[in-house]
Formats: sequence, C-alpha cells, structure tokens
Amino acid sequence: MAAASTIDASPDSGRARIMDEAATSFLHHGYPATSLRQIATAVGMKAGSIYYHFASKEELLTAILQRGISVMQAAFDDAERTAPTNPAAARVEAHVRAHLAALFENGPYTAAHVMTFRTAPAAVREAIVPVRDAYEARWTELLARMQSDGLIAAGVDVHVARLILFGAMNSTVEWFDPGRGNLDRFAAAITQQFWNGVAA
Amino acid sequence: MAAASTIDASPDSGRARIMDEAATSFLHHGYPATSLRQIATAVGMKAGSIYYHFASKEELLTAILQRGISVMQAAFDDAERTAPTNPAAARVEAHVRAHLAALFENGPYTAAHVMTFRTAPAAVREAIVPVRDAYEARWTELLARMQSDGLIAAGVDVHVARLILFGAMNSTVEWFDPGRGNLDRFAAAITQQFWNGVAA
DNA sequence: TGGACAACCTAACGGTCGTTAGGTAGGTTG
DNA sequence: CAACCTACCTAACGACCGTTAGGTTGTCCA
Repeated sequence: MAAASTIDASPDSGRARIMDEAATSFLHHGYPATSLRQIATAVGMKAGSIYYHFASKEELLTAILQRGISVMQAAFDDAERTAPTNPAAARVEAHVRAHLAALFENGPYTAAHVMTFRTAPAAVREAIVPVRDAYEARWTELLARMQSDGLIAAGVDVHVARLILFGAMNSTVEWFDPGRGNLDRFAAAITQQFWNGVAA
Repeated sequence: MAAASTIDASPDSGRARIMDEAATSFLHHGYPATSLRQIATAVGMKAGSIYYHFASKEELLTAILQRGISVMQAAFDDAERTAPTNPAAARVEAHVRAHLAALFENGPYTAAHVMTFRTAPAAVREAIVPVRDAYEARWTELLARMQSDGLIAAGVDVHVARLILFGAMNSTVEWFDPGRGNLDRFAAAITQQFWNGVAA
C-alpha cells in the first residue's frame, strides 16, 4: 500500500473530474452562479457525493485557486530554466509566454483563479493570499533586478509596472481565443508593448 | 406637470438609492452573490419594493451596466474637449485620466460594469454589447488615427493595443485605492508605460 | 373633501441552494 | 469467507432566493 490515505488522485479520478468541471464553470459563470448539483451532474454524480471529496463548496474553490497558482509557479520555473538572459526583452517575453501558457494551455485552473479570486469569500481569499503574494513577488523581483541592472528606466515604479502588466495579461482571458490567435505572437505583442510602448 | 410618467429620478430618490447600493454590491461581491433583500435592507426598504422601480433583478443590472457606459462616454467626451492635440502622449494621457475618473471618481457604475459584464446573464450582455462596442470603437479610432498620422509605430495592431490598454486600466479596480494614490500621477504612469514602455 | 397616484409594505409562492445522515455496491485484504 | 474500505447514492433538512398579488400610507390636485 502506498500511504495511510488511499484516496484516488489519478487524473481521471472522481476528485479530478470534479475539479476540472468546477474550474471550467467557475471560469465561465463565476463561483456563486455555479451550483454543486450542476457540477455533479456534469461528471455523472449526485450532489451529495461531492462531499466525499471536499468538505464544502468553499474548500473546492480553495483547492482550485491553489492549483491555479501552482500552474503559474510551474510555468515561471519553466521560464527561468529555458529563458535567455539577454537581451532583457527576450527574458521578459519568455516569462510572459509562460504566464499566458498557464492561462490558456494548462487547464482552466489559472484562468479560473484570475477570474474568481477577487470576489471569492473572504475566508477563501485569506487562505490563498500568501501563496499568491509569493508568485507576484517573483515577478517583482525579476523586474527589480532588471532595474538595478540598468535595463529598466530608473523612473519606473516596478511594483506598479508589474501590476499594470498583470492587468494586461490576466484580462486577456476575457477576449483572447487561443484557437484563433497564435500565443507566441501574442506574447511577443504584449512584451513589445510593455517594453517599448506603442509610440513610433 | 412634467411628463406622463411622474416617477422620481432625483439623485436621492428610491430608484437612485437602489442603483447606488446595487452597483456598489455588484462591484464588491458580484451580481449573483448580491440578493435583492440585501440591497433593499441597505436602502431601508423591503425586497418587494424594488419591483416598483425595476421589473426584475436582471433589469436592475442592465440599468447599472448601461449607466456605467454612460459615465465612460461622458468622460471620453470631456477628454475630447479639454485634451491638447499635441503631443500625442498628452492626448492619450487625458483620455486615460478620463477613463480612470470614470472608474474611481464618478460613482460605482463604471467599476461595477467592468467587474460584472463578463459573467452577466446572456440576455443582459446582449442588450449591453452594442453600446459597449460603441465606446470601444471610439478608442480604437483614436489610436488608428494616431497611427495613420505616424505617431504610433506601423507594426502595432491598434485593435490589440487597445485591448491590452483596457486590460491594464480596468484591472486597476482590483487594487488601486484612489484615497491613497494620486490619480493624476497614476494616469501618467499608465500612459508612460503604454506609450514608451519600461525599458531604459 | 375626495379621488388619484406615487411609493412603499405584507405575506406568501415555488424553487433552488449547500449540506448531512444514513445507506449500498464492489473491490481488496487478512 | 468475512471484515473493511472506497466511492458513491438516497432522501431530506432548513435557509434563502427572485418574484407576485394585494394592501397601506401620504401627498397633491380638482
């Protein structure tokens, strides 16, 4: 036997299917507008069965938000390994590409996080905020180091710059269709606008 | 008498107080998480009384979204009158400042619109989308004209550039506190980042 | 003075919600 | 074979939801 707890965590287990379905519905319709009965029906269960896997609807949301962050963190790790150090714009672009991959290519969790976090119940938000801060801090440090290396203009507040960049990236869930547009080109466009602006 | 319909539309009428309270709550907790009973209690009424002013909860939301657009449109008009034509960055900054004013200084309607629109019921969204498109078109035209005047780089897709800028501006609702930060300076920072980027 | 009307309130309707207590089928294990 | 555990189901609970039919109050006008 593997462990004291023998709950199934394989990709198509009941728990995983509940999370997939819930994340997708939270993303499209929001957390309060999604009922446990809808989720259960979509995965071929009855509502009460969800409580075998999650103690409450809020805990289900917490698990999804947490996983959304994990996907982002993994994407950031990946970019740190593979991104070129120079030029700086290329390094930023790799991280932008990674963040967009988390939003559009690695399941609905990151996108659901971005759309749901702000109006989540206070108890859930407070549980998530530390791990969320940790991810944002990595970005801020990335930019701060570039500024101290003279690659970002001295007058820029990197804290605000990151918030603006995040706003630009995260809001793309509302309109960008990865089936239509090319994500590489799109990441390049966002980075170009962030790094050099639109002026002629 | 003024008209056939004598409903009170003065700023502190029942209808206006309902809309103010509803917009504020929609902004902070979302549309489905806000009950008519909460709204009614907050303005000193009972739930049923709301139906004297609005035919349904969806119609209340529609009215709020509509007004959110109106505030934006008025801000855009205002910027068009007062903004300098040159330099181009100053013109853009005036419009950014106006959009932020709509979000932070002219009541909760525009902010509520931005936060609620995406997950609004389909019927509501379809009713709002034309007037919303009209506002966005004004921005796209503003940028397109600047590009054809050679003020924005030829390689830029102004449609995408506008979406990115909107994402940056609208997402500030989630974190910017107009009580702490200065809105003029903030508008300048966003414009600077949009126009010239952060690179040294 | 009396009727009309705006602006509410009362009380309830059917429906859905999250949640829970108590089952049960089927595989695994001693 | 029996005990056990995982992964569900059944059926219901109380609470809350949007909505409505039918009052009630106060003000204004003729």
